[in-house]
Amino acid sequence: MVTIKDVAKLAGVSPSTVSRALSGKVPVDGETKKKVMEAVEALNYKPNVLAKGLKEGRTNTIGLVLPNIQNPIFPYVARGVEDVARQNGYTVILCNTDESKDIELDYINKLKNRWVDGFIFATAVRDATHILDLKDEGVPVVLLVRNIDNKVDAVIIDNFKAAYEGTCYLIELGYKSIAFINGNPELSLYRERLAGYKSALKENNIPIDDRLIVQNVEKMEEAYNVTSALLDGGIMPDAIFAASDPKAYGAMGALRDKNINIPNDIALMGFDDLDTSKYMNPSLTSISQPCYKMGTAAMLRLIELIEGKDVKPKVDTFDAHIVKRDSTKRNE
Amino acid sequence: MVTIKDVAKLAGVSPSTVSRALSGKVPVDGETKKKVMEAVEALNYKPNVLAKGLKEGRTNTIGLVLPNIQNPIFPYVARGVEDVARQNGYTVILCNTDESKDIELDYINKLKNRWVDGFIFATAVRDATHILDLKDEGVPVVLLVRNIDNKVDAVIIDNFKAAYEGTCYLIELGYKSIAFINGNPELSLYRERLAGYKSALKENNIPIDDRLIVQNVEKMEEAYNVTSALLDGGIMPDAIFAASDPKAYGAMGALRDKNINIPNDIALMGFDDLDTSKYMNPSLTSISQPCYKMGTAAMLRLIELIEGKDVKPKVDTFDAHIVKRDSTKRNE
DNA sequence: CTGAAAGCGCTTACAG
DNA sequence: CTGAAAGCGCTTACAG
Repeated sequence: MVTIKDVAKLAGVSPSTVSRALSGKVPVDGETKKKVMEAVEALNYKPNVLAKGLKEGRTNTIGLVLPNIQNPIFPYVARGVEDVARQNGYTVILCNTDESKDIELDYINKLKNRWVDGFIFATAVRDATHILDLKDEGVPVVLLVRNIDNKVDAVIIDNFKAAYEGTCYLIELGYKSIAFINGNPELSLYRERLAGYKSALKENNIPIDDRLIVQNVEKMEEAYNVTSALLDGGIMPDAIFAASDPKAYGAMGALRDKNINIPNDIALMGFDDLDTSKYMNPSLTSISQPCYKMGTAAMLRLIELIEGKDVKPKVDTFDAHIVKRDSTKRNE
Repeated sequence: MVTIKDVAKLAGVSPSTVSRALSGKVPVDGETKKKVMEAVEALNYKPNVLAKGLKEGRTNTIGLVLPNIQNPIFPYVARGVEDVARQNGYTVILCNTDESKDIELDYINKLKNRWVDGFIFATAVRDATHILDLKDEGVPVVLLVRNIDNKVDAVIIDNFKAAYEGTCYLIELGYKSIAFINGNPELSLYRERLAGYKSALKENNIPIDDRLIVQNVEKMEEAYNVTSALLDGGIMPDAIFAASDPKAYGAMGALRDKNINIPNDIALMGFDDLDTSKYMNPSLTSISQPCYKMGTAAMLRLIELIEGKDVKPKVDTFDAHIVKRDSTKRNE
């Protein structure tokens, strides 16, 4: 491997000078700089990032901790993070934790020591003391998609508002018996979506029927099963609001297999607006969450924190909006 | 930050001994070891990975280079890679390149120098000299999903065979005019799928109609558009074989909007068997590719290469199989 | 503007 | 089995 010493020798200067010429942080004679650059070019010298990191105490690397990249919103989030990272000379370490605090702690312990300049967490569950501890130790941390409280920087949407507006939209269309298929209530985002749904019903004087609310549904298959079970139990809502698009897809499958027409028999609305939703049959009404954008915002914020700018925590709330499609269309 | 010196001081031994006690590679007195471990515990010491890496010339980190994590097969691939990586003490750097050779080279240059012990590439296009060069320099490299030739280790499926069998299945069902929506022919996997399709037609004495073959379709929206255009052009196949599930989804949208019934008017088959395909309306017949499994295999192989075991290149070919669903069902 | 020296935190031959 | 020393490849005060 070619080192700074090799460059120095070829350029006829000291390693210190090579380092300075390359960093640009310190004045170097024009002629000297030129010789150095030529030597760098000739030898195809790339500085050893480990040595640099060891000396400087930073690595230009961040840890992106998320539950599971297979959950379809996370690729978008991850891509946003990575694009901004790359543009700013950062590198991203991908950490899937399956919501396991142990795996999360493993990663934190592994990456904390000089490995990583900061963390983005999209994993915050209720018991997030380890994340708060990390922040207290002075490690730059940004939360993404999932919030804890307002003591840590976060990039999120207003889940309450989005679900509230979604529910109001269904009510405006004339749907009155609206089922709600929710995710894990340990996650504040799902608690908030449920609260938004309930609030919209209340405001429109529609009684809340607990039999219409199913919690803790994560995978498509579970959504398929709970939807089937709901209908088998003799409960026939006129609309279903699924708290994520994959849950809506599962519900769609169940309705398909029971020959229940969407939207004529039961309308369906999702949450996420995944790419596929537009091409479903019927096309799925959903609430669009700017995942990619949020990923970029989180990374930009993390860079600010790493650079010590504006360290007072702030929560950046993005807008979600309803994308109206055929799965909620009212027959005229 | 607590260093090996702090531990040494507390345990009353030299840093060398702490290092030895921790590595386990060298005999250390039982009593001494115990003292060291207690000090490590008490101080919550974690070795600095940069210093270790600088000294040892390895980092237990690998680069996973893929076109775009938003392409739905890659989250599964990435998860497979990461799971095996974590189980073996490795860490994964995520690199999205959008098929750009420049970005790929950027990443290679950045990660090559001591940063990373090896690479997994799922990006190989025709002009992959930079990957071959990397391998020639002695850097451990495994190709995933996309192959170049047999000079580099690879984990793939037999795309020719899979597409051949898929096409035969459609022919057996009685479909005779089968359109083929293909991806970028720069990628060998798409060339092979097309060849498999053609070969099946030939063997069954069905003439190849170039008007039924659309190349270079990547996104769902493009698939939607080319399918619409095909039908608008007055061409009415009785089946469509899409070379990936997202392309099938786009086609499904187009058929939906033209009120063409699947499978009665036109049957549809995809390739990938994404989670969502089962829940489409109608459920989508597809060819299942074991993406997660392939990711794990690639990482296991890369670890072998890093450890210098069995360095003779080998190509590991996984089985793909048809998942039969309603989108190709023949009316009885 | 430039060089020699120290040091980042480890590991590992070298002695003993 | 254990310690002192050297060195991995950089950067940056310290002198000049």
